Amino acid sequence: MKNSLSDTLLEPETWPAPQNKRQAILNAAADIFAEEGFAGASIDAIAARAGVSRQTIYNQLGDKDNLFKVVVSDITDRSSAGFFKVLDTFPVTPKNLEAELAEFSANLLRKAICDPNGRWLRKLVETEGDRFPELFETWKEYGPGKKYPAIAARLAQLALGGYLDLDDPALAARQYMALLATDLKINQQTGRPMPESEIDQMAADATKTFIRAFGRR
Amino acid sequence: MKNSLSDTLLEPETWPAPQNKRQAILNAAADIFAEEGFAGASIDAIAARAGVSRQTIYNQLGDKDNLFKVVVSDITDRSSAGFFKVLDTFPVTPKNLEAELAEFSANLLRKAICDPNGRWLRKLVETEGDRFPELFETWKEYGPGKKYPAIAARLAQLALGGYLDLDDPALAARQYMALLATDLKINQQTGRPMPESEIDQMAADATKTFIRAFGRR
DNA sequence: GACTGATTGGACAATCGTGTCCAAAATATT
DNA sequence: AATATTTTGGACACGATTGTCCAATCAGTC
Repeated sequence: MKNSLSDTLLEPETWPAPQNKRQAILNAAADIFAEEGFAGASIDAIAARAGVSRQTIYNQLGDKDNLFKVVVSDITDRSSAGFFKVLDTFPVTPKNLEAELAEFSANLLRKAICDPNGRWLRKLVETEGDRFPELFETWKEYGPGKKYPAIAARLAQLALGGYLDLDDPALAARQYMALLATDLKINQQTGRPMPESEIDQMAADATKTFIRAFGRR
Repeated sequence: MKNSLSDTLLEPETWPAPQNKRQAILNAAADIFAEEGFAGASIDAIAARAGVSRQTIYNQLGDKDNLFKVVVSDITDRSSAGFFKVLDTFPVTPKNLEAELAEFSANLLRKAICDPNGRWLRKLVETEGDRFPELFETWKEYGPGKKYPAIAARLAQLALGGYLDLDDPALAARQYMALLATDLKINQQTGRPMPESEIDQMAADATKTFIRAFGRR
């Protein structure tokens, strides 16, 4: 059963949810789609993991294409919300820039990049990008389209505050995210979760290099 | 038909190859597997694109699992060879560090990262990593396992030569590659090729930041 | 307790994919 | 030219999957 989306998607609310079978389906579908790809994911497998009759899926969500679209849009929302929640903790007027930026980075990694939502979403988009072009566009709009500018704005604030020395905040934002993800792709291509200590290490390494490059001298 | 692996895999040798039908099959299979994933790729589609009878595939390469394994190992070899060929041009004693490193970076991007081989390979490994664990291991061994140390060694040489100021060459190598790939994931998730000018720009941006962080002051 | 709506499980046709078999055709070898 | 080898295309059995239909069951509501 490995690590499943359901673990993190389901708040400890009412469970098994009375009318929330729909959500259970979406969670299960996200798992299976991410593991097997669109073609490889069978409705039966999804139904089984959701603990639901196959017919219920067709009742609530229509055919496979539609199910997939709803799943992606569902996760997109969640993932976006998580990102901006963490973003609120960005250290705009830090006492200790490197330490506070590293802690923020670790949170960002934990809650918005490493977390199953974001991971599955990226994988799905990458895998099925050309099967559902509109979906790909939507994702780009809500993913890179909103997240990078938001990070860039925070970095620009730091530059204005005299903490950083930036020519191009937008580029710096992209490079900052790239540095954060340095060891992500390699280590965690598969679905395994990452140990906390490694996440902290990654955040520290990325932050150190970023500040070496862009810190006020 | 978009951009296909076959475009770059086929040397302008003898074509249509007399006995090299095997290679045509591998090329076509790489395309289809990358586009559709393992489950979604049908032998018929591969046969059609290769311009070959389905039976011939079974004759030469056995069943679907084996075909997939051979394809990945084939591309792994090619991609690895390309990488090390470019690596030979690494500027170990540069007159102008930033300029020469940027040019090397652009070549690396062009010939070993953006190129269809490397791209499809990464996508396949990412998508089907847990379906073929042994393959995943092989890839890790020949991919990150050999490439990062090789880069790290070159960077360490630059440090010894007084060009750079490095604590941890291995980490620097990973971060250097991450910076290089900054705009890659976003822009080029789908199979589209990248314009030359953008590649140069990416290489220049990455190199500039890398040297800001690790250049001798 | 009776009613309404969702859920279930099973059966179903239709489609598609795999992997095999084989005889005819094309290709290479001698 | 004769022979050996590969390729072809079509047919086939088998299993898996999709999407639909429906009667029986269940869960809440009045």
